[in-house]
Amino acid sequence: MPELPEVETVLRGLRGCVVNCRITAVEILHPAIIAGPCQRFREGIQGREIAGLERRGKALALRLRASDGDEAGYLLLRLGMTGQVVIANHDVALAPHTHVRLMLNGGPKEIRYRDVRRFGSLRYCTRQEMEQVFGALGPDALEMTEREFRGRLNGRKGAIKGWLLNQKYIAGLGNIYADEALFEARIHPSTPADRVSSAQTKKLFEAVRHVLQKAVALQGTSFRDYVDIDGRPGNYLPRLKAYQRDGEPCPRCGALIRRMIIGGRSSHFCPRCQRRPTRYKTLGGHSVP
DNA sequence: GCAAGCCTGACC
DNA sequence: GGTCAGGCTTGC
Repeated sequence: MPELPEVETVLRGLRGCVVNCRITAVEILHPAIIAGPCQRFREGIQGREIAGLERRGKALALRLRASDGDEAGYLLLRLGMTGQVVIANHDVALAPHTHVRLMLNGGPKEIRYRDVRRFGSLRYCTRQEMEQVFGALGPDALEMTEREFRGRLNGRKGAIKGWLLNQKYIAGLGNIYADEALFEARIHPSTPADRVSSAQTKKLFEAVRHVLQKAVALQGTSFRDYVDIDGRPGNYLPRLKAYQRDGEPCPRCGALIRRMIIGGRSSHFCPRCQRRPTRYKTLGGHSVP
């Protein structure tokens, strides 16, 4: 599942091989993957050069430039659940579920977008539209300060797990790294956000950074589908301590990792290391010890 | 039937 | 405004 570390790995791969390339042909094999009219997409990106790459959370944007050097909007990529961006030679057979091909500099090199589940999308955006999309997201999880983290957590009543997954508060975490960060910080995923103590908040902030930085260094986690632009899987999978390890012993204390649905998402945690706070049940709005 | 990210809409 | 449920998709 592409979360921040996987998207960052894709960005770094693209930065090394598509910057200053011109998109000379656009082939859309599955129009439903394009957000908005296909014609606008085509006209927006065809003939443009890729001037640079930007990322906020899981959103990836290719900055475009016209032949005269003027800015020419963005190609916005969201990988959804199973989206893959790979560099391939034009004559190499298409992998199944390849939806878009962008030929570079007349070929043979091209960017291919593949997506089995088709939860992802490609979109042409003006700079204003792109800023709107990025602006709707919270700060990038690796850019945000502890002060911002605390400020955005403050007063939230829902489960901390749901808060971590909500991209408008903090951008970049998905189910894998949310569970891993909560495990590292020893916080039960169903703890109401406003019951996370100040000390725990600090631990959680540091755990989010630590887990994401480590995962970026290892080129992400390949649970099912994720691969980088050269088709290689990430190396973080063996480092997962809680995600999808229900029934296995906790690497810290040996208790069996449990799985439960919280906020509609499966959550994996150690019932011994990650205790629920005992005093948050409310009756008639009053705290009951 | 389940998993995921993200969008929409219902509800208070 | 927040919070939650539903729907999209398809290989396992």
